[in-house]
Amino acid sequence: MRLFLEQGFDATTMEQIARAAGISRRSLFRYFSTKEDIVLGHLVEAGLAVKDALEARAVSEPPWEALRAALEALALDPQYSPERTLGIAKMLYGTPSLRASHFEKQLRWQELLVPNIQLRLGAATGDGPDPRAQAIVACALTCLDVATETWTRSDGEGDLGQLFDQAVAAVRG
Amino acid sequence: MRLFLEQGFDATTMEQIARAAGISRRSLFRYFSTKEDIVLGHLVEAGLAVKDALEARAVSEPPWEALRAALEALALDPQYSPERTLGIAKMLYGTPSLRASHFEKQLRWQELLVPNIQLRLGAATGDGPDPRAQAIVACALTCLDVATETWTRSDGEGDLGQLFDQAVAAVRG
DNA sequence: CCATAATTGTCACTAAGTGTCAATATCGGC
DNA sequence: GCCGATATTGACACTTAGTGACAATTATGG
Repeated sequence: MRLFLEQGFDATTMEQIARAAGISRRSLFRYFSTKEDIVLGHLVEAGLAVKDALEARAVSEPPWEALRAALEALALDPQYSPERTLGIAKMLYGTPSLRASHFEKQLRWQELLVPNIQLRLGAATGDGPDPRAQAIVACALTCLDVATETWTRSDGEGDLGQLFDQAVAAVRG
Repeated sequence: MRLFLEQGFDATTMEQIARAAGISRRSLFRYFSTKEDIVLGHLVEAGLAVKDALEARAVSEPPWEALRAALEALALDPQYSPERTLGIAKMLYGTPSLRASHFEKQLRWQELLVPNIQLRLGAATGDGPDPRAQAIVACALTCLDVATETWTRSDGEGDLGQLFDQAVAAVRG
């Protein structure tokens, strides 16, 4: 991550990363199957945290309220300092290949969250996922993405939760 | 496209495509800067059609209604037969790298459509895009994506416009 | 201490994408 | 039709991501 932030994502080679980590290039590829995974790998775990938070909410709670509450789980991950988070976010939104992988991660979050939303809608679980649940989860994550991008563009000004609420209000208002 | 549909996206090399097109590999890269562009390139033009359709609607019309009407512009593009469209869609949703690029295309559509939605919200145009307009456009395109994926998974059964309406209803209901 | 299994490194390879420069085609003026 | 300027194309070499195969090294357990 240090090399990425210093030199940019594309300008940093796997060779350099391997050298900095004191391992061979081949071993690096065993830990991270793609370069994008080095940046985005930890986001899969974050998705699991959101899933757990969502499943901890009462099933009687409406989908949007439950999702809003579950996404708060992201805020209390103190893994990175604010300026580091901002640097990573700027790289993420400024690097096409990373942005694309970021969407892929979003898809995996979607798969994790859809079953629970489906429960809240009282839908039958057979015959593939319910499009309504998919639409709700996908749009909630889209709102989170819009909020995060706005937050990033303004250099970390404002509250992310509030930006998310504004996005949701615009969509559902 | 024929080679992609016959062999799959990843299994088809730029060398093969160049040979089939009767040009050199280097020239192929001049027409399409990435392999994904060969599949998704034409979608940028489709975005322009949606933009034009959106701008043709009265500005007094609410955002969601205008977007719903503008997206109809996609349906009347008779460029591809239904089964060909289905084949392409299946490849798109089944190939990770294509799926990612597809999202990138969605971002470009977003940029095209946001200014008009911003007008409808009566927002000031200065100081970057309005997050509310971004959220609305992004979620509309997300609903279109969910609808398209559902349509693809069911082998082209059902009406895409209807699936879109159902997705929107679930989100805004 | 040794046999076995897991991890790592080395080497070779495919394929995407880029830079350079010469060859070839295209086009406007005469 | 001819010619000089201008795009377009091809050939070649190169970097880098990612993969496969196999040897070397390092735990691990009895």
